[in-house]
Amino acid sequence: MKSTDRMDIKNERLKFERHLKEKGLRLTTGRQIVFDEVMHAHGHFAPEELVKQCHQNKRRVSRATIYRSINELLEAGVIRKTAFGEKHQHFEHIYDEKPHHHAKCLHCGSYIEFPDLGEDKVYKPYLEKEGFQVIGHEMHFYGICRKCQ
Amino acid sequence: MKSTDRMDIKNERLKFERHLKEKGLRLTTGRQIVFDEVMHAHGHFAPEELVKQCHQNKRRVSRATIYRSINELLEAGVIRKTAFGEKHQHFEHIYDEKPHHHAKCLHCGSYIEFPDLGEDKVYKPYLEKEGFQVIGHEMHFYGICRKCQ
DNA sequence: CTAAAGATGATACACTATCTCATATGAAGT
DNA sequence: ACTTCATATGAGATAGTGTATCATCTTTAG
Ligand SMILES: [Zn+2]
Ligand SMILES: [Zn+2]
Ligand SMILES: [Zn+2]
Ligand SMILES: [Zn+2]
Repeated sequence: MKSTDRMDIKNERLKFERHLKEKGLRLTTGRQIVFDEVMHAHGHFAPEELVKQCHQNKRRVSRATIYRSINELLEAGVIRKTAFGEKHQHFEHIYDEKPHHHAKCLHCGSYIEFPDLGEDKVYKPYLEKEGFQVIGHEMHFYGICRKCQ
Repeated sequence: MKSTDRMDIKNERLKFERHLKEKGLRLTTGRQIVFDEVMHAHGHFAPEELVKQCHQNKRRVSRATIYRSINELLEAGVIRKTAFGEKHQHFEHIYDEKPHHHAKCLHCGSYIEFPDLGEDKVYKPYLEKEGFQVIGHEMHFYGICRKCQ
């Protein structure tokens, strides 16, 4: 882990604490565990994957708390939700990520990421003319990955 | 309904029949009902909505058959799946639609559609350089709609 | 120390989608 | 028309994800 990562995580932690304070919530052991496990998740994760990860790492925290904390992290802007067209939600932490999108292999289910090239610039004026106030966007490509050709 | 719509639907029907034939499946009453209801669904629909719609219209077809037929329609290219970041799947028929994307209001949950401006042209070369063969893409904006401002 | 607010975990619940399997249906051959 | 057999269907079971409930525990404030 690079030292910049440690700084980034610290920064995310502050964001989380600020959010909790604003809502009058406490930074409890359970929430710390979830924060920690989320920060160390590799790439995207589904809530149930995080439940397993916590269990494997012998972190004593319940499923309910994990789900609840994930939602707090989302509200705090520490993670973001990504819709992959599947039946469950996906999240990823934001701290060491550049704005990017995802391309999914329809064969093996893997993802590759690629940078955001700012296409929202083109669409924003159109949507705003329609009276729609844009907060964000995501783009999903799908196809066949290199390995599966 | 415009006459062009009728032609479009007929065309979709042929596509469906061709697909079934290729898979050695029959165009049964159940599949006809689902095809029909899907064609007359207004905009996007979730499978469970279609189940309700069929029930309201007194079409005697089971939930299982509806789900199964939806998947056949998907494979036949008559409908497409769209991930709206929700917990269930969404579909929409293709026949009278121009390529478009969706913007979701985070407040009331409604959608507006807007035309595809061809941003995939910019991304395809990048992804193909990575060895990823692009089949398609979708883009989701989210924000606040005119009514909810 | 006490009271109030908040947090947790176990469990129940709701919902979506799929699977199973017994029965029904349709196409083809005799 | 009768038989055969692959396919289709419906009812209900099952699996998976996420939320709601509520009794119990913990923290904070006074
Ligand atoms: Zn692949
Ligand atoms: Zn990503
Ligand atoms: Zn709205
Ligand atoms: Zn649409």
